[in-house]
Amino acid sequence: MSETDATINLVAVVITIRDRTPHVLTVPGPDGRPALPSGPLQSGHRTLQSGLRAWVERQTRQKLGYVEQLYTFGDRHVRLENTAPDMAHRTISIAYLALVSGSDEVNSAESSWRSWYEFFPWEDHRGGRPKSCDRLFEALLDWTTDGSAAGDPNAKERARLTFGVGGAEWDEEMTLERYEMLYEAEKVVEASLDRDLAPWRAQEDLPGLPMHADHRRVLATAISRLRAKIKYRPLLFELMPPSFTLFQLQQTAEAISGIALHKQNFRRLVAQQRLVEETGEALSLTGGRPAKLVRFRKEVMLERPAPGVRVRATRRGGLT
Amino acid sequence: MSETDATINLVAVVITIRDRTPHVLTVPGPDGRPALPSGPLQSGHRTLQSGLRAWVERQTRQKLGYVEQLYTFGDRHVRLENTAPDMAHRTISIAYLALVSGSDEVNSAESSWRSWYEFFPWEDHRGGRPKSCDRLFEALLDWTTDGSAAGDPNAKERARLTFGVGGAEWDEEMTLERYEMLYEAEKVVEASLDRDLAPWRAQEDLPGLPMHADHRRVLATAISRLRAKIKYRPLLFELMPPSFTLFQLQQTAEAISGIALHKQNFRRLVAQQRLVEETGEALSLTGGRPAKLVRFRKEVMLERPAPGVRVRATRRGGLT
DNA sequence: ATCTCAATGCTCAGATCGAGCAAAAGGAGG
DNA sequence: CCTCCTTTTGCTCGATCTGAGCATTGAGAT
Repeated sequence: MSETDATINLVAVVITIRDRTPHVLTVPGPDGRPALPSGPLQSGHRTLQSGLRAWVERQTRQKLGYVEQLYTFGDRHVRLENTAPDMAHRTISIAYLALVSGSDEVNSAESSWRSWYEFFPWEDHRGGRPKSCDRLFEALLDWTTDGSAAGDPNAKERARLTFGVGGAEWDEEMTLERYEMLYEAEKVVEASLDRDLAPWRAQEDLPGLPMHADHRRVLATAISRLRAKIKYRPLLFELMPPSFTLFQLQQTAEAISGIALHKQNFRRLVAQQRLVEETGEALSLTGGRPAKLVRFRKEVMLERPAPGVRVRATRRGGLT
Repeated sequence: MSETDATINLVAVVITIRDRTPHVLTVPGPDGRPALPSGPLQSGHRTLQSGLRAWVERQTRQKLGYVEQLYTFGDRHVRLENTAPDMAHRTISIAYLALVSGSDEVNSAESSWRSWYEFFPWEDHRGGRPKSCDRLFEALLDWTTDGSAAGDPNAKERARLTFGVGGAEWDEEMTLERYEMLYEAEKVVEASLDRDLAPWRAQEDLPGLPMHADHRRVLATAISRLRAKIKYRPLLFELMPPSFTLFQLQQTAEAISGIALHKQNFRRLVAQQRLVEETGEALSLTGGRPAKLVRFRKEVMLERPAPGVRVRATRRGGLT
């Protein structure tokens, strides 16, 4: 029972928008599963953030723009049971969220951008609630009666609330809670892996690609944070090119939130918050009336304490 | 430039309510300034949280209830400039926020509860904007013209926004931003200490007690988080006894937020959110009509996705 | 019985929000 | 040049929420 030093592992969730879909930067993990860029803190790193930037650039050649700290994970999930506790070497992972807009460039063999909905198909409700979401919820209900949660009388209620079933509304911000509940119920591949130490069985018909170690949990943390934060901070603009149309902005908001938005209300929102200003140019790509190009009004940061896009899902699937 | 291990320091911001004022648990720091309970992660600690709980209990005999992670601080602020960078030993501090309700018990010579407004007098706006707030803002304005921020044309605007002066509204959640701006402007004692390595000069007529190392920044982080989070999570009840009156709940909300609330609207809020239920008893202490006792309705956690007390300041000082 | 004080109940106007109708402005096809 | 199609943009309406203040209730004190 003595003081021990630990290795600091810096982990990056780097997000960009491609094809109206959020993508996360991944590298090949040691076991074949995709991993997040990461590396240990080194003595040459001036700060935690600069260490993170160095690792991401080295592993993916991607330069980072906006960066914020997400969460620090202990090594609770690393199983070293046959090691004497005093001998166990500790690793602490500090996870960061980064946003980049000009991602279209490189995509080496080493690293690749992947839609975050590959890992969380049940989180994409833009075209209505996906089937995988209902299937997962059903599996979860079985677990609340037969599984390890059979003793908990509230388990069923909690599942309904987190998945927005039966009266409860879908809350897009609860990505992390949903993942953790699925993990507990062993409805994600990583859970059985961590328990059994068994080799990765890709089948299981469980939806969503697994990731290396606890990286899918880290990604879920990032999604939750991002979905919550765009509502009161102008983070969306970190993902946009210098000038864009309001509809492109809306599509970015929808991509991140995973829900469909009401077009007219969306523009009313950004208009009355004065988040953008017109560039004077217009863009006619879509075969309809040309859209005015706008850019982010940086001055809002000096005017409103909490500028953001307070998205709310449309009742109907956002068809109009 | 090689991988280096680091010492993990666990820091606790433990909050309770006493005398309608938030108090933070402190221990004497090495330099006489109050410090937050803290200690290094040890090999016997199963998780980060359990390590934290162990240290707080050992140093203050206070058992912790609700605990959540706040932020992880690098050692950027530790000055080791005459040390070769490769030799510098790193310390990473992981800060936690903890809430306790039954604090009235122990208060050894070692540790003591202190009002958090001793450290942040300018943050208490319950009785109107305090003079120290205006004084600080004036000092900040000087800095934006004469000081190191003279080059930044937005510095004045940012100061106005963060301190709620001139059109801008006071945003009680911006405690951390305010502290960081004051630190940058060297309007808090710690800033000059960190720069000059000079002994602590208690005078300076700068408002607010300094704390050990960067602990006042950590406390500011906790206040910001808490003030934001009570609006969408039922954290207030972690600070309340099992049964209480609505007015006591309001006073707790006011103590945390540092703003006065409109009484009737406050009860409408908690009523229509169904956050509490009546116990059947009543309490007549105040010389007026006896107040009904209520308790937290734990079931709300299973009904609403984000139950909380969305406080907003009254225009007038909350006199009625 | 009356007074005082705090708890509780209620109303009202303004702001915000979800939803949908309708006009405007280009391109494509005749 | 006119018409149709498509998407942008403007606007309205009702429901809900919010800030603020007035009024009533219920207990102890005078």
